[in-house]
Amino acid sequence: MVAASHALDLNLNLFHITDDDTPVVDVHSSSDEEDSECSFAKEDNDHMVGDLSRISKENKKLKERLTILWDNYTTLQTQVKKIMQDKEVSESSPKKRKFDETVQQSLWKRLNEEIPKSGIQRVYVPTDPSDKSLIVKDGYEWRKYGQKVTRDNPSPRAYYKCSFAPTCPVKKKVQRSVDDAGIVVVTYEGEHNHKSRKEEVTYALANECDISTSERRFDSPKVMPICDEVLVEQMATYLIKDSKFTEELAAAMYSKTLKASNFLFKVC
DNA sequence: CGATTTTGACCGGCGC
DNA sequence: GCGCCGGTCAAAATCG
Repeated sequence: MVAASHALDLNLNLFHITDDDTPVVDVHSSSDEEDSECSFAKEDNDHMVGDLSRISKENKKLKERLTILWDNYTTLQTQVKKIMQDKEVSESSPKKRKFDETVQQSLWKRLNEEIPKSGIQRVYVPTDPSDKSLIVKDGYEWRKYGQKVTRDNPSPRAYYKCSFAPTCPVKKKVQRSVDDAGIVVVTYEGEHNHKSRKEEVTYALANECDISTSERRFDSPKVMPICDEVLVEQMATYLIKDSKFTEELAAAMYSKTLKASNFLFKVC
């Protein structure tokens, strides 16, 4: 989540912004002769300060929304774990099991599904239905070793091995959902005995940068479970697809960059 | 030229 | 034993 919150951080550090979100801009004091010439620049600077302040507030709001989203996710995950435990207990009662399966079916369709003991994890990833490539980015490197059309599904199933194989025993199967062409079902088998590239990058960044503990949402940045990585990818995909979000993001970045370049030009 | 993907052949489990 | 089916292999093709 550290990476995600950083990705949304619109603060490009073009100016130093204080804790109370008041931008500190080093404006040179001007003489009387320069007043008429610089009145326009000064007015422009005032505008810029206002805009920066507004952008900082928007940035803060986005961070808050992301935090709320993450909290909701963790709560939901806890509830799902509890449901799984209840389900295991209820397996002694066939009637109750039938009921639970019906109730949970829709929930499990859209959530990561882990089959205990077997080390098999199923992940549903929303993708563009027109995109025929069965490529799912999950932070690991995969080597495709086969593709098959199965009986129950007209779309082909792709077979991948972790590139660390034979050191790493993990395999994955990728196939478009038979119910929803916009969903790709990824089935992981086994556990990685190494870090993903993302984990390595996060680990390296955590060692290099002095990230404050208040900003760090995890106890340790070294370990991010695969389902969390996929969730972050999904959240990013969801936000990118939100035209309002991307428009606002682009506008904010454009405005900020333009103002900064104007300011630097005038100062120089 | 090495790494990766494609694709038909092959293998083993399972049901009849 | 036979056929079906999912999974894997490996040679050829493709890519960077």
